[in-house]
Amino acid sequence: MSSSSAVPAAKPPMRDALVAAAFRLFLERGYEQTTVDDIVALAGVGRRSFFRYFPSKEDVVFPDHERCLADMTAFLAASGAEHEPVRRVCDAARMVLGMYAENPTFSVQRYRLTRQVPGLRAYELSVVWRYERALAAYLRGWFAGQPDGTLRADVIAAAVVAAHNNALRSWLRSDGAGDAGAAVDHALGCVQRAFGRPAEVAGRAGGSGPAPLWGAGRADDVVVLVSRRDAPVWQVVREWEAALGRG
Amino acid sequence: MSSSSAVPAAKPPMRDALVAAAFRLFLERGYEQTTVDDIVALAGVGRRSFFRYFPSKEDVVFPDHERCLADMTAFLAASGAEHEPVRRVCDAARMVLGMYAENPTFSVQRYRLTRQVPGLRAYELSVVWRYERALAAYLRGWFAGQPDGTLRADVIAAAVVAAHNNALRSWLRSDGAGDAGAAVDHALGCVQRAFGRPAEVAGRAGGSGPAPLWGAGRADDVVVLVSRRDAPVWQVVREWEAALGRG
DNA sequence: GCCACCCCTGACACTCAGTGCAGATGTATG
DNA sequence: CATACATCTGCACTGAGTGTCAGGGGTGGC
Repeated sequence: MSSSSAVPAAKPPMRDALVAAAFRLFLERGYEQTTVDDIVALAGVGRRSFFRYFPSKEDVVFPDHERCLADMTAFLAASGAEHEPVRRVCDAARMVLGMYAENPTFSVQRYRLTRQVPGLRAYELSVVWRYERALAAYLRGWFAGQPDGTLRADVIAAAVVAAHNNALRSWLRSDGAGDAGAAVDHALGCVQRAFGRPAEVAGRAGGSGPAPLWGAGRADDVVVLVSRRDAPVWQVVREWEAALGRG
Repeated sequence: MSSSSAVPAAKPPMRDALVAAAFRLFLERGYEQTTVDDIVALAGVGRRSFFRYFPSKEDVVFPDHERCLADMTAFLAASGAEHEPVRRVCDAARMVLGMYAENPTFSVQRYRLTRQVPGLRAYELSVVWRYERALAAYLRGWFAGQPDGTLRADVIAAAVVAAHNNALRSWLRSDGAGDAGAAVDHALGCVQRAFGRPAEVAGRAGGSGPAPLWGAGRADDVVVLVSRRDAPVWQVVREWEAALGRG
């Protein structure tokens, strides 16, 4: 089972040779100054073969994002009802980080390229967008039915992606020094606290309250009580006790 | 002062003619089936003139985003210290919506195009990304110095854009029926409540609380109380009264 | 009225990304 | 050895985008 079988993930060496040749040229003379002909000449293959493995010149810069996206989608699809959804999408984001952290030097080189080539930046945006849509689709399924469910799903997905990217980029900017995982954990932790499990809200004392607060979160043994400022104290106490289940 | 002066915004009619010709062809035979030569032939101008007014074929689909982005940036730059930052970026997002709402039919047509043409979707993403970066840059300046300031800025900017897009897209999907402004107001209101002014948190009764919650918000006459589950009622009441300023 | 000047426009030629097609090569199976 | 199949290569073609230059229609000075 060395290289045969029907496994579609069996990497042909040509693909890797093209990636290597491409990056070598991109780094020494820039992305836009390198033509596809240059790449295939260095790799010693025909021009047509390049487009067999990469649908466009940009794709060679992100050789394994397609697989990573598929992995993430599978991860979300395999989620059961026992998983807390916000935590789950944060874990999915951590998976993506793992792909970057696998080979830091490659990720840093690519980061520098995408920073200075507008076309690559646009391409990366479309990749990130697909990740974000996958997260949002998962959350939409979870929040389906509840008011503003799709809105909430979209916002949380965007926040998770933004937090992930914030930590990832600062790690990449530091040339891959430090612990990327810890940075992303911290960033995602903030988002999780902000959006995590729909508040164990104690209810709203004093009549009709404001629109529901997404952010009113619960962190283990902490209870959040939302109330109108002019509510009488006895009503607040009653709501408080009700929230604890002793009412 | 009909058409002379040094005003750079004096629109040449040729630009509008190109947009009109382009959309006419895009709608009747599709974006990818229309070449730039087709457009200039219909508009009766030379091919080179197209690229004088639009740097790429995609740009003709978003003829006024550049101006809108400049307007939004100016709006943020003109913000003083008296503006609450999250509200300010939400208002900036409302400005963008205004541009879409100006001519609904055009916006709906463009939406249908971008939905089904991957290249246009990617282009729109890069446009949206620039809006998001402008919002984030403004917030970063505001949160500069405080812990996780850039993270918070990035997350809020992403959330605002996601909420805006959620409402905008559902409006566009309904062919421009209904009140777009109200929908965006509602969506942005949710984000504002979630991230707005750092909670008038009543304090944390019963010892050290959880990590700070971004989301613990305040909405006018509403007070949020965070407390440990095992705090005695008398302590909760004391914190509550202290928060109201009567303690 | 005439000329110099300048900006806008159009036409041609060119590079390069991406695609379709036909043929060459290599390999496993009968 | 012959056949079927997959992979690779070369070639020709479309279309986007750019550099360059010549012509044309205004404007200001003489």
